[in-house]
Amino acid sequence: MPELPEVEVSRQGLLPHLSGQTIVGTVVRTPRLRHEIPVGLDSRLSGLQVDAILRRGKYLLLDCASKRGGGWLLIHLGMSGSLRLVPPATPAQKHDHVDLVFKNTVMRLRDPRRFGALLWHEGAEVGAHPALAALGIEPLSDAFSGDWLHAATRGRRMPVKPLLMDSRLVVGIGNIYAAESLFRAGISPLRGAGRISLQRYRILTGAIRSTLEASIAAGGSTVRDYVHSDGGAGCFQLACAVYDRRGQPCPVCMTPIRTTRQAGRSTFYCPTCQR
DNA sequence: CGTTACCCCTGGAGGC
DNA sequence: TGCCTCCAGGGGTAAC
Repeated sequence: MPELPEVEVSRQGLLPHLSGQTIVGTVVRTPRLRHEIPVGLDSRLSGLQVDAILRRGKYLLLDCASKRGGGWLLIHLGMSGSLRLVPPATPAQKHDHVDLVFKNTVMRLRDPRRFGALLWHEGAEVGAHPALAALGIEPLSDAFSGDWLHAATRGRRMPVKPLLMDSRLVVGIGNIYAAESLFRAGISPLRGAGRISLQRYRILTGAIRSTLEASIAAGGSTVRDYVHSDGGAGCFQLACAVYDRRGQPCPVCMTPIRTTRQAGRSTFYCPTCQR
């Protein structure tokens, strides 16, 4: 999936095509995603206009709230989801589960593993939706600083890497960007989060920000099946220093990249550069 | 409370 | 070629 940069790139790709457009229909071929898509979604959405597209963590938020009976469409891409814009009446392929139909284009959700979600929130207050209510800080916001993260991790014994991936603390950082950011900051993923200094957290938050921003600027990484919202492959793959590079030389010191498992996820790091 | 384990699902890679 | 096992960018819930 789609970590934060891929979702943000999808948002930026969709926005100019969908902003101000009216939904003329919805096709649900597979209602059983992570959450069952409710029957009757089509009649609820038809006639509504997409006024804006926002992002909160890894959720895309389509603002369709301006008319009576309106609300917000929340889309999560899970591990394997992608959105693309296709011409009307384009035949659906395998795993194309949902279409949002507009006059001149169709927004198509494809998700082989079906860990993604499409949720509807009636009314204007999208922040009240249960999926969003408990989410943590945005890593690209001004408030996300070394001082903030240092304070938020006092007393936490959990290793820093799985804690960075906890969306209740900070959103959008998945397995790849956690690994790459910790490498750039020279911090071991195994280190207890409560035992990292303020100085090092300042470096880490800067590394997270620059890694995410570089990936967004480059159009999102394309590690496996990420597809741009216009249907083309992402134009740039973030050159990973450690992720998925087990046994290969660290780009800085040539030490073989080591791998382990944390909280059920693969972790990659340089045992020399990261302490 | 904090933390880990498991599960949801399909497909690709690699071993035999 | 086929069959098997393992692994994958997320996240929610149950259990320790």
